[in-house]
Amino acid sequence: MESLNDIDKVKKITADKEENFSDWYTQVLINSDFVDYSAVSGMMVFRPSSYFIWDSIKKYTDAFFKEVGIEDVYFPLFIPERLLNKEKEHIKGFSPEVAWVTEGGNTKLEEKLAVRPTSETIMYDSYSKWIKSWRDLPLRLNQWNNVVRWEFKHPTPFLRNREFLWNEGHTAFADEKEALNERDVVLGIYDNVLRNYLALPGIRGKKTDKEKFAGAVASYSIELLMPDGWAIQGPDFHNDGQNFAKSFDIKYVDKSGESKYVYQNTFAISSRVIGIMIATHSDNKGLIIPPKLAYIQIVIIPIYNNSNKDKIIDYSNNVKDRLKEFRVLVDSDGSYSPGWKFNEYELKGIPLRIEIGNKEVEKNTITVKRRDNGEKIELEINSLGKINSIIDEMQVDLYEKAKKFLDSHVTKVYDFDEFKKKIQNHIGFLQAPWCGSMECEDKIADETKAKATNMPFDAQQDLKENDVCIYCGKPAKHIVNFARSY
RNA sequence: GGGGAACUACGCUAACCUGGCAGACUGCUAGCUUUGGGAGCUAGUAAUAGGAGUUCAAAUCUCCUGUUCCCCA
Repeated sequence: MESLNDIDKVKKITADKEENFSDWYTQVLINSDFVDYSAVSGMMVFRPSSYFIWDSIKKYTDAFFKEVGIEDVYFPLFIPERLLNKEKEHIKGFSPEVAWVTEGGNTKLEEKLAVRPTSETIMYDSYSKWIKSWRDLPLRLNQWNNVVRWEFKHPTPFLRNREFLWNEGHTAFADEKEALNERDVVLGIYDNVLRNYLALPGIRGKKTDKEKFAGAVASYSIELLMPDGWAIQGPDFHNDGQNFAKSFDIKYVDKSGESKYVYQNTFAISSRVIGIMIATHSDNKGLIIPPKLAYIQIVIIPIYNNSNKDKIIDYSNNVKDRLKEFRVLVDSDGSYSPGWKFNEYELKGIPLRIEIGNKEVEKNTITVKRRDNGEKIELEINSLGKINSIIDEMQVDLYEKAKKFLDSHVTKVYDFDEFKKKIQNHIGFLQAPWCGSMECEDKIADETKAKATNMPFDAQQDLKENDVCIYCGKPAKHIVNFARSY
């Protein structure tokens, strides 16, 4: 057993993921050099290994956007107060957390400027100038940027930050149906990125009116599950109808010469998903990063002494040269022991470790160790191609494991007492029939602290004719997922 | 909005009650010896959140400011 002194000596994770999730989460992010706190409270630093992941998410998502015809633009960081105030619901939703610029140099500004909490208002001011005719539609624009929302609750890296990175897609259509069709396309793109790159399963569905975006007609989301059993909202899609079009006067003349308002959507995926990914996959030894998103995918650790040093390092470099398609690091630094390196790279979440010592050189092999399950695999030097399938398997295994966890934490409940009991233990998603009234939703939240996360698309077919609302007993209209929520 | 606690080197911490040389561990730099699961020795480096007061003397006592955390609404 290690003594307390040993713990102090080395950078490692001392909190247990199961017992003390929030301490564990912070330790795992900071000690692995993944992110750091900054001089500004509630705003963190993305270090190379975490920024690489954001950059990748951006790259893959953006490629899908381009494929379906969404173009990138960039709008200003500041929004004049009068624009932000134009849509009533919107300003009501955001005003408590807007950061304001009131001075330029030593001069007080005539009109204060909001640091964008989201860009609808400044973008739609331009849209109203750009959209004149049916020929200008659809207009499908997106920007990758940062936004500031001045949260007052305890900030948590990625999950609750005063500044975060995201995409904001803002599209305008002539036809309502055409606008609605975009929903499944965009949610499909987000789902693909979450599933195939971050190895995260989610639940797609419609938000309740209470939880929908400020200014939207309807909101949709992919809800994810944290390891502590709390739900967290992932990427979302909002159907804005003509709300913003009317406030910002975005009109076009159709083929018959009639002037009409456009139909709009907005959608986003944010850097929050990185936090969910880390929390989901990582363990008490440190980070576990899905191989496709790892900054360094493979670390080679030569194990040598004075007599065989050159031979083993040459062999290691040779292996690296043969693994050109991967991001590989050879750590031949002589001042740290192999054991130290093993622990260090496990903490940093490098997906595969290759050990090369006398044994391997003599037999013309390498020893591969998987970060996620600790499996050791001996490979002939001439069959390095198998690394490909090991990496692919690890990527899939991480998803499957997370999917199993999610599936085992969705419980159908038809009785409110049972509901209350289950939510006490942070059981995950409780799926229940609901009458559709905000009153019941409020009362459920008051009594259990569980929010309606969304109404899963694929659960609606389970609604039976005689199902009744879990709270009031009136006929049920939807199946809703309730959960304690971040 | 109300109440409470804390702040010493990158980090973790000692000395604080009872005022008197700021001491470890980790890190970092250099050298030598090591290297199959967090190596050892030697030398070096770096700190009392900011300001004011009391005092011969303040990390220590008092006040102000700042920051962080916790609890309640």
